[in-house]
This record gives sequence, structure tokens and C-alpha cells, in this order.
Amino acid sequence: MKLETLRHSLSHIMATAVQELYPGTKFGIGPAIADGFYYDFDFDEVKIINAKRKTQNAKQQRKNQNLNLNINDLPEIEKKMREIIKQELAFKKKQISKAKANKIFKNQPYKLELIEELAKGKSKISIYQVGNFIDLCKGPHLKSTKEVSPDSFKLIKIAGAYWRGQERNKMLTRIYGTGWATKNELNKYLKNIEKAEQRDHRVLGSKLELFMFDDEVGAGLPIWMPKGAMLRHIIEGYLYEQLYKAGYQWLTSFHIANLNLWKTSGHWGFYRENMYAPIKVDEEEYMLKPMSCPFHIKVYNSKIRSYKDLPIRFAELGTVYRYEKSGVLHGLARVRGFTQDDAHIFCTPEQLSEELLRTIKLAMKMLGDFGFKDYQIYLSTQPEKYIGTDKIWNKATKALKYALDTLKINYEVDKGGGAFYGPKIDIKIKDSLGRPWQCTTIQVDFNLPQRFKMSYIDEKGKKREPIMIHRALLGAMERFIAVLIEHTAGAFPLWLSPIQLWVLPIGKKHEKYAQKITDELQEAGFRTEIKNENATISKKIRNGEIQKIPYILVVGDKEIKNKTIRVRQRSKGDIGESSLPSLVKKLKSEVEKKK
RNA sequence: GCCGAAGUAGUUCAGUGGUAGAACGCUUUCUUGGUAAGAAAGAGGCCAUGGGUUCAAUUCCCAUCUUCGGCUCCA
Repeated sequence: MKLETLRHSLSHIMATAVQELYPGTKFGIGPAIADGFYYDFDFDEVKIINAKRKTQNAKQQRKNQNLNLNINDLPEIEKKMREIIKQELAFKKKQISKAKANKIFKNQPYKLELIEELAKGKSKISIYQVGNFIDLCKGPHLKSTKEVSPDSFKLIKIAGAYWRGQERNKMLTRIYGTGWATKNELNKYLKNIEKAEQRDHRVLGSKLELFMFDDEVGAGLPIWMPKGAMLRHIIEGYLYEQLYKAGYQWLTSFHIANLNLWKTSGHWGFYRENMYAPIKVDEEEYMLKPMSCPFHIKVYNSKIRSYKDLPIRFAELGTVYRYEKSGVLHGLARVRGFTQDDAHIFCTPEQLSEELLRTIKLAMKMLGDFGFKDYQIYLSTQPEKYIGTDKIWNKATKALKYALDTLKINYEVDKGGGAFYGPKIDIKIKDSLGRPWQCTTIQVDFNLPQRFKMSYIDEKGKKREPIMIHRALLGAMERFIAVLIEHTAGAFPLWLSPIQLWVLPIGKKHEKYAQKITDELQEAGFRTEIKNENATISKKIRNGEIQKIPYILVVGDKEIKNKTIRVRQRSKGDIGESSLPSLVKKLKSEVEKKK
């Protein structure tokens, strides 16, 4: 039995239960998804009288006695589902005409909408019936509900979801469930979810004192605490070094700029809903920057460029501000002010392939250095509305494909998913709960060079328009660190650890020696702290493990006598006595390998 | 923004129509310790904010803000 079939059938069983419990429900759709299933319901015409309600607050009463489900109602639906399963009902498939379908679903407006589309070019529509519940469905399904083990599924959450995923449509109530072949597998799944929640960057962020939020500061505006700021600083240092090696030049630009700049760039016209309101300065209006590109273009345009100067690569750790709808904010992964590892490459059309190839190679190297090997790559192509000629679109899309193919990278094509100004490559990294986050983006732009009248002088002394590539390889510091925290569960590799070593003197008389060791390690460039507070050695070690300190050094009488330290490695335990120089050598090679 | 849930100590959470408690953390003292929790004492809260109902509101009602789970949108 395929899990997908089981889950799809569970979704029908849930709908059957809902129909029995809340007559009058209108049904949306109910597919199987990764790990489970859902079904969308419209309860607007279900009167509260029909449902057995334990609690009713005033808000619900005001809503004209309409049913308003919440998480507390799920056990009752589960119970009903088990009753249905025990009845050993068959899933019956039928092929019917459109006219007959319209009759059966005459009280189901969402189904009628689907019938209209399904019937196009077909004479028959397939339906499935289980118990008294009939649904439009192409299947497949189980033969009977008896194939379902009544304790291997669970309804897990309830949420709003727009009909057909369109914001302008009505919001339906979606119930999510998870379903497995056995009770054991279900429990394993639920345990895994719990484990994943332990890796949540929002939880670890405050436990490890990396960053914080404050109501009075504002939503979506993280404050970096000392250890988080250090982590960020290390990553920034890495970027400066890598990009310099890759032939980039660094720029710095300001956080606000005259509205006129954003009018020229087109952001005022096309991106306004993501920008904050203008700030009045004397008689002029200024905007907080949502992107850094116009500044980089200004630098490019500050003098006449020859074909010999290209490609020009301008990089900036650009802090940008974007209005994000309140409901989408998510820890560090989705914020309202963030710093992109942004860069713009200006090149000739002939150089485009080579530049894209270099950029993707660099992205892969950098993601690899941070330990990311598992991600999804998308190539987004020409959308319906676009600027530029088909010729140049084809050329750019081909160049992107060429780069991916040359590097033998697997990718999916997101047809029509490109920006209006050019095609792009996106790389998404998954978080602890499997939610994908877009980090890397490499976009070709035919729009801005035109808007800012950019040019270079070619071999024949003629003015030509350069091609622009926008690229953020880690994406944004905030989001990247969020994913990094979840990826490592906060146990950062040595080179990234904000604090790399703790030195623990056993007693007061060992403090002087411990301080000497600490000083020498700091001198050697390692982020080291002495822990001489009043606590037992066991307690300090425990704290060190909780704080995910990579190395803990213990010193006492024996070590002083031998001129050594006792080394404990994170999650490995005591790895024995060592001299300081040999430890430093080990640490240096570990930092070097970025492991 | 939309649907649903929730905001009590630094953190995780109990609790109550008569202005509050636990655990961990923190501070101090005792203890001077050998690889994941030594002991005692103490400090710490306008119970998110603003209104309303009430003799009395942290508790009931409303609004706002923030957070969480989804939807839509994105780095």
C-alpha cells in the first residue's frame, strides 16, 4: 500500500466525519501531502445548533451562531473518523456525466467550480464514495476503510487557507493530519517533529544568546547579542576575503536615498508596496532603501567604462528595509530589516555565460564551506509580463542553463517564475522542519541598465549597454544564520563558534595557570573564556555542553605540574591530556578545514 | 494582510473577580571541587498596552501591539 493512497483516503475519511458532525459544510479540496493530508472546509452555513459545542465565547456568538472550529475540536473529528474506519466501508469509484455530477454536487459551490474545469474535453468525471460522502476524485484510493489502522493517524493543526490559493478568494478552514501505516511510524514521526522543534533557530537563538526581539523595538527587527554579533562578524569576514579573491570590489552605500532615485530605478512604480513611507527632508522626500542596486549603478555611471574594464563586480553587505506583512515574519528567517551579501556584476553580453558560471561555482563553494550539501535549485524562466526582447531572454536563459549543465547540477525549471526584468537561479535550503528557504539568488537584469542609461565603449568605439547580474549568495545574513543555526543545532563548527574554548580551573589555586592558558590562546587568535565562577567542575562542563562550546580545557594540579591541559571536545568527552602547542596546532587545522 | 491560538519573573510555565507562585537562571555566602546539576539565603513581576463593566480587574468584555501554526507574498 502506498502511503500517498492511504493519506488521500484518510483525507476522504476526515471529510466524511466532518460531513456527519457538521451537516451543511461546503467542501473544498483534500489531497495527500508530504507526511500527511489536509482537507479544506467552508463552515459558513453550518449552524452552531448542529454541532455539539463545549465552549462558546462571545465572539463566536456574535458571528451569528456560525460554526467556528478550533484545535480543541480535532479530537472529536478523530473519534468520528475511527468510528467510520471500524465500519469497514468500501471506497466506490464511478464514472459519471457532467450533468449528473452537477446534480450530485448542486449544494457544493466549490465542487461545481471544479466540475466546470474537469469536464473540459472529457465526457466522464470520476467520483469516489465512502459511506455517505461523495467526492470528485480521480483516485486512487484504498479498497476499504478497514485497511486503515485506527491509531496510525492524527489530526495535527487547523488553519485558514484561501480557496485555490488565491488571496482574493474566500478563506476556508483547512485541517491538517498526518497518516502512517502503523502506530509505531506515527509515533516516530511525532517524536521527530518534537526533535526538530529543539533545533528551531528561534529557541536556540535565545538559549545561546545570539539574538533577541523586543516588542518596544518592533516586529521583525532583531537585535544581535554579543555572541550572535560575533558569529555574524566571522561570516562577514569570510565574505570579504572570498569576494576579494573572486575579483569583487567592495562598496558602501547609505540607508536612505532621494525618492527620485527610486523613481528612476522603477522601485517606486513596481516595488512600492514593499517600501516604507517616504521621509520628508526639507522639501524633498527620501526612502529607506529596499535594495542596493541603484547605488552600485551610480558608481558604475560615475565614469566612462571601456569593454576592457568589464566585468565589473561591486559587492556590498547591504542593509535593506522591506515592508513584510505581519503574518509572514518568522524569527530571523523573515524580517523587516536585513543585510544582504549583495553584489552586482556588469558585463558584456559575450561575458554573461562565463560570469554566471563563476557565480554559481562561488555560491556552491561558499555553501559547501558552511556545510550545506542538501538544497534545491530552481531555474526561473520568462514570465508572461516582461521587458526586453525574446532574443535576449533566450540568450540569458541559455547562459544560466549552460552554467548549471557545465557544473552537472540537478535543477528544476520554474516555468514563468522569472522576474519581469530577467531570468534567475534560486537555491533553497531547508530548515529543521523541512520548510525550504530561499537563500542564494542569481538574477539577470535587462531593465536597470536601460533605465539608468548605462553604457560601455566597445572595441569599435561604440556605446553599448552592459548586462547586469544581481546576486546574493548567502542571501541575507539574518536568514542564512537562521538556517545555519538549525542545520548545526547551534553546535557551530570551530571556525564559526562565537566562543571556541572555555578554560576551567579546578580550584582557586589553579586560576593563575588557567588565566595564562586563556591569554595564550587568545594571543593565538582563539576566542577563549576562563570560567572561574563559583561552581563545581561538573556543573561548568554541563553548562559548556549546553552552550555548545567546541572545546573545554580543564586544568588542576596535575596539568600545572606537567605543563599541559586536559582537553574535552564537544559531544565527544574527555580526549586526554595535551600540551598547549599541540592543541593549538590541532585547533588551527580544524579551523582551516572549516569542520 | 487573512484564518485560528496565545501573551504572568531573564527563560519555561502554574494560578486567581479582593494587586501573585514553581522550576531553571541570576546575586551573595558556605563549599575548593577532576569531566553533564554541591548547599543555603536573597533579589527579581504596573500579570503586553489602552479603554470599558464592577465597590474591587492580572482574571470578564472591547481595541491595539507582539508571538505561534497555516494561507498568500518573499532574501
